[in-house]
Amino acid sequence: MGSPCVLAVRWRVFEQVCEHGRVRGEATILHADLDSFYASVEQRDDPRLRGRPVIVGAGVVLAASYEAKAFGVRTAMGGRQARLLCPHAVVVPPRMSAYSAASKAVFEVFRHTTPIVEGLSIDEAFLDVAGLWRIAGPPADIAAQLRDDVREQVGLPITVGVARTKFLAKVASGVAKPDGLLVVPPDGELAFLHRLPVERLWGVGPVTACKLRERRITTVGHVARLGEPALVSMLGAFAGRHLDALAHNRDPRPVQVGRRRRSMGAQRALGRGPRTTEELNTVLAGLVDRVSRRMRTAGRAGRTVVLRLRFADFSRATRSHTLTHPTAHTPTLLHAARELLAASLPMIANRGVTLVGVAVGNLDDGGEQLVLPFEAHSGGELDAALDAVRERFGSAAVTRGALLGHDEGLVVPLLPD
DNA sequence: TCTGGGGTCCTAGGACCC
DNA sequence: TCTGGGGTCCTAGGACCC
Repeated sequence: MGSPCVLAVRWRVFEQVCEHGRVRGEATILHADLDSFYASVEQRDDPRLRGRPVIVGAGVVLAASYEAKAFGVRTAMGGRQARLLCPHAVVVPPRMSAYSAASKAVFEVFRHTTPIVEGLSIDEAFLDVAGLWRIAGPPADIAAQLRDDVREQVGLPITVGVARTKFLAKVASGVAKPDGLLVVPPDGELAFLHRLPVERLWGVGPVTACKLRERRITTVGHVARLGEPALVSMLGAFAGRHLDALAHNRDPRPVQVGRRRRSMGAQRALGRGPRTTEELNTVLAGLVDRVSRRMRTAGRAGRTVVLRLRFADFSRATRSHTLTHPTAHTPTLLHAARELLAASLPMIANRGVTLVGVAVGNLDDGGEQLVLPFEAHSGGELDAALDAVRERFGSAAVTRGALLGHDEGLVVPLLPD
């Protein structure tokens, strides 16, 4: 272990070497993506499932093994259709805690490979290995080693794409799936990219793909030849410029360490049939409880409460309210959510609510907090405790309104002034 | 074949302030 | 009395991703 000072200097050098790698324009960004993640974990943990089509999730397909995908089963597909396509598939219920643990183990391997890791979701991440050439060899070797390490240490197959930009690395891993490795050399970028279908472009979903295909634009090469002005007039300023840049592999975004979540939410599908206001309020309470617990566990507090509704015709509505102070206090959040629901009742009438969701956004940046290990049972006790905190920490911002509920007591945000 | 649960980012209008 | 441009924040909706 070195002193913080020595570590800081090492970090500076590391960053400079990374910068050097980028300046030379080499393919040094890895996109690592676990294959059919949930299904692979199930096959790892139950040998009887190996080599067989596996579907995780009964109502809707959360993940399908490649054996199941061969029959046309796809993520987010209805369970009934999936079983029609692949009657002999093994359907297992999701085990979220097992996936979460597997994800943690894989990210450990990532961070052992390079300190510059940007997680995208539970099963994929970008890694920047520009600074590792002298220690670990060329990026292609590092990527191959990473795949071996994940296979040996966690027991899961993973695909890695390597390129000069984040976007292209992600495209490469998508093309290399499953259980593959693909390096796109800088001088082969456009040849590789331009023959791919437009759907491969990041940000092109069903709506945009439809708009493009209507105009006979089916490949990335077509998009590149179209030019920015035409794309902008077709798709709007941002989307048009975005697509034009990606089609030419212009993507300057660096791999970012330590990105924080900006919102947390929970939702529940209700199925069909009428729901009384009372039932909706009960569901709401469960959702707020879940979200606020997760927020407290993560040490986060938020200001904007969002109520999400979905109706029988699949249309959606959101209503939001922004509080004056960030909080993770269940009753405070629930009160706001209930008010939003009450205000939405006229809109809901006769539309058949099929989903209720709650999200808390505007999450604070995790400013300094103090957890008081006690619970005040009366307003007087609370005020006495606050006085003690003000005296000790001299924080004028400590008010009753700024308090956050916490399982172990009260959280006092120590805001500057 | 009627579609889960968790997120991100962009747009656009209106309020409000300087 | 009438007027501008710029900036931030809030709200609602939409597209997209895994």
